[in-house]
Amino acid sequence: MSGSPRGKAPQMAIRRLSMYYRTLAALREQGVESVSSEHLSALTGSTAAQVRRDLAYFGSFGRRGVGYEVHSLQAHMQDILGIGEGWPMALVGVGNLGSALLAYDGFPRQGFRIVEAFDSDPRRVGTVIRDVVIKPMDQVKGTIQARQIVMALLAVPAKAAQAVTEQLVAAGVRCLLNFAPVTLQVPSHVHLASVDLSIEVEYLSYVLRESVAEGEASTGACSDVTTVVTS
Amino acid sequence: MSGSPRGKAPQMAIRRLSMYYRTLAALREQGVESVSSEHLSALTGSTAAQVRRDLAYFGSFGRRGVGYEVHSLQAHMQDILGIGEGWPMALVGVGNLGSALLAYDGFPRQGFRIVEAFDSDPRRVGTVIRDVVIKPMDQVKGTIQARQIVMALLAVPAKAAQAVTEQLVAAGVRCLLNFAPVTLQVPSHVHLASVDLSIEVEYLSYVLRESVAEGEASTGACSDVTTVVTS
DNA sequence: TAGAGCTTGTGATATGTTTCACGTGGCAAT
DNA sequence: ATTGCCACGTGAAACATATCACAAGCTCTA
Repeated sequence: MSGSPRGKAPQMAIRRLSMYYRTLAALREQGVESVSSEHLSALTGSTAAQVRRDLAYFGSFGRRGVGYEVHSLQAHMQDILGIGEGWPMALVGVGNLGSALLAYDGFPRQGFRIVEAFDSDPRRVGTVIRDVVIKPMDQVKGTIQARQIVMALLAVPAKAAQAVTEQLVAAGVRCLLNFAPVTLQVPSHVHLASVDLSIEVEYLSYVLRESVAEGEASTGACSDVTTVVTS
Repeated sequence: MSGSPRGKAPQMAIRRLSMYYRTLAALREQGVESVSSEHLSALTGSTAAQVRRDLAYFGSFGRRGVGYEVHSLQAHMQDILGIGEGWPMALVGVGNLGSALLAYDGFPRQGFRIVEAFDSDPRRVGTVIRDVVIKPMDQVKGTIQARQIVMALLAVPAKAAQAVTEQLVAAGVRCLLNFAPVTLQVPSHVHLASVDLSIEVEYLSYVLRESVAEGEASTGACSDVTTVVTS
């Protein structure tokens, strides 16, 4: 359905596609019908050449001399990223962070929905948040298999993360977004992405210290973002 | 104080240092006194050569034929990353996510503490979470300047993010960890890192779809990392 | 139809990062 | 001492990614 992956796209390119997608959605709301790579790059903090190259990994969606049609490009991004498949997700760990994830409206807006939640704390089991009933851990496998869930969010304490991961993998989960500050071991057919707050803060701490140390009035070099994963 | 940055370290290397740091802390708790690059790489999902190279950007901390002394290496990582400076942080936006951040015990454990919190909702102003009193937005500038806060966490809705960013920058903040799904514009002397849940989930959605499409029983290829940037 | 002006898509190039492979220094045992 | 083994530190090679620069294609105007 999508374009022809001339080469394989760099991991980073994929993430930029997400940004393009979101930006296109915003442009559409504003009634903008056409964008150039120049324009899109300005809105996403990239460069025009980078935008064109990123898109070129998947096909050619623009018209020379004209630019890109916002609606159609957005549709292509959606198709490439697999948004709209409406992947149902499971959440494990409904503490402070887990609750925030349940309430996060960015997921449903992008077509992802947390449809099951699990927690080991008996006091939380049975409560309902955003129409989701929190189930006990012993129902993880049965529920995930029954509903054919393949994506899961892991918001449990670091100590429990590896064990829960194994439960999820055994239940058939193929993608895992981990929020615990640990390095998880997963079989090679399982995809893992991690959001690690400590790493982000420590990174900022590093660049701060560096910029304070070298040249008080530092000139250029700044800004970044990140995420790490494993195999 | 630290070693001699032979070259400048890749952004990703810095993040791996955070992982090494955390892993070393765990090893120390277990009473382990010495590690090899091989061992450390296994624990962090890296490679031995990568570990050695990452460390080499900052100095030489091991002994040939022996390995690294856990305690001393951890101390060096702490020094390099600037942990222990005890940077006080400000939080803006105390909704679901903001509350979770306030309660997140990974920060204090790594020497970072949220000492001020702000919200625009009058119903939240004045309430106390984890010993932090939530203040109204009009006190952002005064408080941050008075306490000389240079790091801030941004957990406000996407629509408000850019405006709040400008307030924070005007107040003297030098580092910003953004959780809103938008591309922020910041002056070049301000460092920016972003945690973007949509991007992570969409990335997983992409690799999932890709692995399902091509070769049902995919062989290798998994795992990744990421980073985005702005100017 | 021809020409000017714009923006894409893409070879070629430059830059950056990871991996390899080995010299160096260090420990232990004979 | 000398030998054998080990693991670090690092130049050089391989690989990956980003940038440059321009030909190709589109639109509009005369």
